[in-house]
Amino acid sequence: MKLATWNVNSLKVRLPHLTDWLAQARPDIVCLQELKLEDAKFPRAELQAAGFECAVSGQKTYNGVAILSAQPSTDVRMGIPGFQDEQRRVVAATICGLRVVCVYCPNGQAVGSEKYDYKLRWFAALKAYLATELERHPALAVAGDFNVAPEDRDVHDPKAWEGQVHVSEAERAAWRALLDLGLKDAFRLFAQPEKVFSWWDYRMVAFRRNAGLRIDQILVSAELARRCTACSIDKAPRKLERPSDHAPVVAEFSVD
DNA sequence: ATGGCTACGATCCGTAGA
Repeated sequence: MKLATWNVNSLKVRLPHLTDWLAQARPDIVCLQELKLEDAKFPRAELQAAGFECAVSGQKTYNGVAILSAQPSTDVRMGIPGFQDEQRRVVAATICGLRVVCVYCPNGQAVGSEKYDYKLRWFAALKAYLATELERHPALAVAGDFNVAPEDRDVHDPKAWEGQVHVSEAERAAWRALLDLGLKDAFRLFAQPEKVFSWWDYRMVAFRRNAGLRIDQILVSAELARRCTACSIDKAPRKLERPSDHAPVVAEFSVD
């Protein structure tokens, strides 16, 4: 069973990349972020033709998340219960006994800004939500764009980034607080090469220089960690014409 | 020393992303 997450940065623009990638990578479940389109404009027919059903929480221009699944999904829930938010950043669904929470965590803009405070409040609310989800669902995956590079090895130039948004201590603590629930970063369950990232700035030929951050992750419960057999980042779509600035992260699980 | 791309929506620039 293959689970992926990909911030597509506009589903309208990236739909051809997505459908090509689905055909090549053949994932069973895909969490998407930054759809940047409302539900009415979601390309349901095209994705259905590609073999996927879709749980969608869309928004015009900004945010927007979806879970694509080859098998039917149940218990679809949008947002974080009890956390009032206009921004469509969370959708959850159960597929083949696996509870999947797709997240597009706030960017935070700059340390100390209003958006940064929102980011930290949002993470606290997410943690409380995931605690309740874990009680109900031992097989839980939280996949998405967390907008946090958890450690210095997840940053191409830690000195240049020191104290900046995405790597600040408060953000990293908020991210680690999710692990305190018993979740594991699937990528770090395995030996990995150095300097593997999931996002590269469009500017400054950052991708060619591999000047990136690893801010997209798949967090898994203890039960799923036991079943996890691989986790990697697929750079191929980032090399295409008009790419998303993020690459897909893929985790594989044995079915037992 | 500061912007460097890209996407979007409303215009032909501003906002946001990270």
